[in-house]
Amino acid sequence: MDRIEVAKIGDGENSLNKNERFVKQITPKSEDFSRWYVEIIRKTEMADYAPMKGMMVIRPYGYAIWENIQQLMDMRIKDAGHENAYFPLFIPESFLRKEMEHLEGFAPEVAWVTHGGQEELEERLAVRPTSEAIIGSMYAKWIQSWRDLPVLINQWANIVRWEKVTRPFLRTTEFLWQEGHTAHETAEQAQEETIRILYLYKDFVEKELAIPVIEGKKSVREKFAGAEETYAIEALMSDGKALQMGTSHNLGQHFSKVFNIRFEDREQNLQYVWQTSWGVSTRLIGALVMSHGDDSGLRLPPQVAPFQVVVVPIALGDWKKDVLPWAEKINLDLRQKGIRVRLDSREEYTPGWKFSEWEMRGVPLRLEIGPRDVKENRCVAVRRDVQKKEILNLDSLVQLVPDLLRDIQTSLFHQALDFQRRNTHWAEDYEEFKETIESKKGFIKAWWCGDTGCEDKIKEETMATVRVIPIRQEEEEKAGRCVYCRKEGRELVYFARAY
RNA sequence: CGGGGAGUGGCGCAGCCUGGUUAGCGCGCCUGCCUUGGGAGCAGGAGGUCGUCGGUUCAAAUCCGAUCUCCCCGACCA
Repeated sequence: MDRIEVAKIGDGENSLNKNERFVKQITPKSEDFSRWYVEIIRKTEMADYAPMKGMMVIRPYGYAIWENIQQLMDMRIKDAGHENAYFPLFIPESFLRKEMEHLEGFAPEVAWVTHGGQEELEERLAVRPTSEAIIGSMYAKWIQSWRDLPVLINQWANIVRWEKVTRPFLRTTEFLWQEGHTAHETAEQAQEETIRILYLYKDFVEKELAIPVIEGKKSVREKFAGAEETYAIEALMSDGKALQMGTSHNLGQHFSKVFNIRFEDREQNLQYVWQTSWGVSTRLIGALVMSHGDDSGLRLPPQVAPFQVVVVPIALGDWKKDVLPWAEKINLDLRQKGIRVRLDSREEYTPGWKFSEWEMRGVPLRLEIGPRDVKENRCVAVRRDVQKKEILNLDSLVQLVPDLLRDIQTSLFHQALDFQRRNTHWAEDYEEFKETIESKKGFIKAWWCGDTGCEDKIKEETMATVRVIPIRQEEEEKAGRCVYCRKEGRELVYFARAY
């Protein structure tokens, strides 16, 4: 027998400790969601507040998650044909001014550099709130011919936006992200790229972060300043609010016209390039917390967890001789298999303490090994996603663990998907809409005439906004009437209150 | 940026209203012993100019003013 399920922790007949919460230092989610969120971030040592308003320090445990996200995302971006580069942090004010909608969109949140040393600058420099302008100015130099296209460049960088209200990872004054900037020969190619990246993001977030998303177009109100069209992926957090997880913009020729990015096409006509830009940020880490976390803390998807497995030797009797070597062997064997594993043989903490600590930190799988296990050539495995204990045979451990990790990854996704489905509601009319947003929260699918006036009214009265207009409209549903004004509904959209 | 709440050893808090011994408590931390299968026990110990700046007073954690930061609820945003 390779695997035997022995008990589910926390409830049921076989429960080791009925109804007991092992991690007791976190405010329950149901009691105060914001507090729960911040406590998890601080107590797991993902991040800490810096002494300046709205800024945080990403600590090693949080940064390790970001590095995993980066690595997996970078691979996908490169596989899709892009290259990495790096552009300056400072952008001359005149560059931002070239695209007025862009400037106006970002003006309230730009940090300005006015002095170099003691001297006042001739022209203020913006600390990049995004890099379309500086990159556009360079593309103008680099692109002359259709043979230079497409240009497919990505940059990993920090961004500064002087936000008024901040929250760790979700919205901080400075944050880390990836921004892709591409230039194409035709409008069609730019649109294709926009959509390709949208689905790249969707696939990444669903497969690696185990968070289901709805993909679609943004309304005019929610569109990126300076874009022709903005597309986004939106996920539902476990408090019923939506979070934008990534955006992909079709910039059309807005920036190429102001930065004069021209090329001679195949018919020898001088043309402006068609551009896109797209990004995901450290906000994804906040989404991990809010999607998967529970009252015991984090539950990290194995794909991005700093440690996928933690091995806890049980120190009984002459454990350094009888137990530790086995724990070390498990550690090594798993490591050789490419699994991120942490052996916790610290003597100053009891096993119970370690169990709680690693649960709070969201390690997907814990392996416990004590003298009794060694005698029977086995260990105890505890899954973080379902809090179930199983007994695993040591000989087959190295084969079993990757399977277990895969199970945990998909189980987290399905739990989140199930939550999303249970919290997506239809609203036929505005009364139902208001009732649902108050009592049930979550996504509300409803018909919308496409008019910004209706969108504004709904937002004003319910705090809900158009999150996305799904790309694939559900054909079987023939057009209904706008949930607000009752005019012919053009589009079926997802509304929600959002972060 | 509006409305509300809060800053006291690393963390969570009490003390403040009604100014006055050496500023307490729980957790954590250090040392030792003993322990370790779900956050052990005992003994000893370290650590605080009470967010910051200024004012009132013989005397300020406590009263007054300013300022910074955090949290919650709204308007703006990845």
